[in-house]
Amino acid sequence: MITRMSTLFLRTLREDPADAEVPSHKLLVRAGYVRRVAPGVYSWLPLGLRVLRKVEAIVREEMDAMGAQEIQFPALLPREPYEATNRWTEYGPNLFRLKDRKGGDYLLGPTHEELFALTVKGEYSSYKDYPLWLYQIQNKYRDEARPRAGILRGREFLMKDSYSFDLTDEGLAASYAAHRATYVRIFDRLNLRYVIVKATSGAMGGSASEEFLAEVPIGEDTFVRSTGSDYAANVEAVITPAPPARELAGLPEARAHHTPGTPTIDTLVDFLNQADLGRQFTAADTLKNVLFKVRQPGAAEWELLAVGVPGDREVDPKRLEAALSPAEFQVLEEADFAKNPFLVKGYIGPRALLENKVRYLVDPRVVTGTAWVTGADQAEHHVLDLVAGRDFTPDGTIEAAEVREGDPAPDGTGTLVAARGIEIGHVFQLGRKYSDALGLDALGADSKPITITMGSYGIGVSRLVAVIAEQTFDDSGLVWPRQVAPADVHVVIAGKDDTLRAAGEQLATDLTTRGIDVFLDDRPASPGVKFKDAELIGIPTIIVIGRGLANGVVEVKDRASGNREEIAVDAVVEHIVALTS
RNA sequence: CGGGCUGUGGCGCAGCUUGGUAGCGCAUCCGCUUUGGGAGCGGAGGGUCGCAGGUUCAAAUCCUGUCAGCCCGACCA
Repeated sequence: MITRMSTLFLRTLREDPADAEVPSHKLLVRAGYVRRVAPGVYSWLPLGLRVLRKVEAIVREEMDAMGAQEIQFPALLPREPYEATNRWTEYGPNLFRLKDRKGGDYLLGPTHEELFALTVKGEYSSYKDYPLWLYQIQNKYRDEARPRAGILRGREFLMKDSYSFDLTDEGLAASYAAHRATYVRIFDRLNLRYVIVKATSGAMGGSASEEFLAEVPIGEDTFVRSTGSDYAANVEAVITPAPPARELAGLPEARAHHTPGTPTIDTLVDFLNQADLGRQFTAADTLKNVLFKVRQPGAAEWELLAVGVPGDREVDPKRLEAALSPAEFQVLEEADFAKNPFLVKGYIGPRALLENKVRYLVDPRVVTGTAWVTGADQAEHHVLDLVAGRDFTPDGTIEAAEVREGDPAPDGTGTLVAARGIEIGHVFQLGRKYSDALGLDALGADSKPITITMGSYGIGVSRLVAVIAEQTFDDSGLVWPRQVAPADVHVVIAGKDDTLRAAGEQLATDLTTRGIDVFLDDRPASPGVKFKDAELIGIPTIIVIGRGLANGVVEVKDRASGNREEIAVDAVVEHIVALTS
């Protein structure tokens, strides 16, 4: 097919739009791929739509290849199914809600677990029907508090969501593995740089879950990776390597010290180092005990929880939340301290915690045989050489301390460095949350009902377009990988000469008959304008028909590398066919 | 939800301090020239200056209110 720029619905912009911040947003708008209609809502113009459709096609091919079946639900949904799973309220303000003329409640679907489950329930009732994989590629709606970055985070976006339905946990695990493998194939076909990290389950409920994060500097998720291996994980999922336990024999006795004016770790370390104790201390030698109160879901009462972390680290609220989930937590208020006089603020130690039956969890670095400086449960006093496993035994460990660059990697291969990414896919073992709520079960061979266990798997299709742009653009514009580019080659007629034009038309025709998708710049504009536009638009191969034609050659330029070579006119078609196949 | 910034032709901006005929660049249209890196000259069309109220002889400009957008943070597959 030949796409003529003289008639293409396209207007490129010389300047960046004022409201764009990230590269993909600026370039997709400048190059005429998308236009903003409302905050977080974008139109796809012809060029953008082609890229979107190609990404979509790759996703669809791989989903079909794994044996999933495509269906499509409405985006406009009634309230009832979401009421049954409690998500009408649980989903919160991010749900787009609307009313019909009769006052009936509707919503624009943010995800479709309920509809998939109900539809399967309506059709299937025997164990013989399972397992089953269904998917759709469809617009989703979320009323984001703050849409940003163009199509990277919109309120309307195209998503592939699939769902697996299995009779057994083993079946679910297999479905999950199949989806994960398909996702790897899809993202590899798109040439993306990405990592797979363990994820926390969030609002969806469920257990095993991994996120596919594309590495981009403007990503909104921080993760860590090892300098020595493929290890990568969300900060919430980092497991702290515990040092080996040490022999208790021969360790010095614990001693309480008067440490006036030392309510903080800094003041304590300064004091100790000036106290002539025969050794130097750092914040990492101290054990900081931070108090929280925790409430289990459905419970009315808050319970005290003490978290012990090395004094050089803060408690990371997100890690703590992930570790305690689904329970919720709060930091202790003054009133709580007042109610528990054994908690001496600034000087809390393990002894008082354990004596008063306060649940006490420590950082995994606090292993048997490690000696700590910590609170003596008495104002202005600390204990030195309080040894874990000898002088106190915590109730367990907890992953709550902050993770820092330079920490050893959990797999022992190197140290951790921080990186930023954006979620492009999520695979998720939902379990029976939705099937329980909606009554999705199958009759087993023994005539007893089996509750179906589900998995859900998402890919942000429209987001992928922006992510690919983020990973490939350069100073001149977009640089599409061939498999998603709006065309295979961009033929620039660099001049107004009739012979140039005729040669361009002929070449475009010849390429088309060989199955090459051609973009032909047949506008009467000056060569400079055409070169700039070609680079901005980012089709992977640019053919310039210009002054070389008199010598029987045209220029073939690789958009990504900038390399250009002169090719004889009568050899160009074969050259391009070889390039694109 | 907290903080900051901004609303002026399709896009990017100036003008506002100190009230007095609404301007520039890009884009668009016409004519001529030009054609290997976002061309030149001449001409043209297009804006109730976010909205509402107020002050004033007179408001893009000053005052009050309001709405919207963007950025940072919180939140969020």
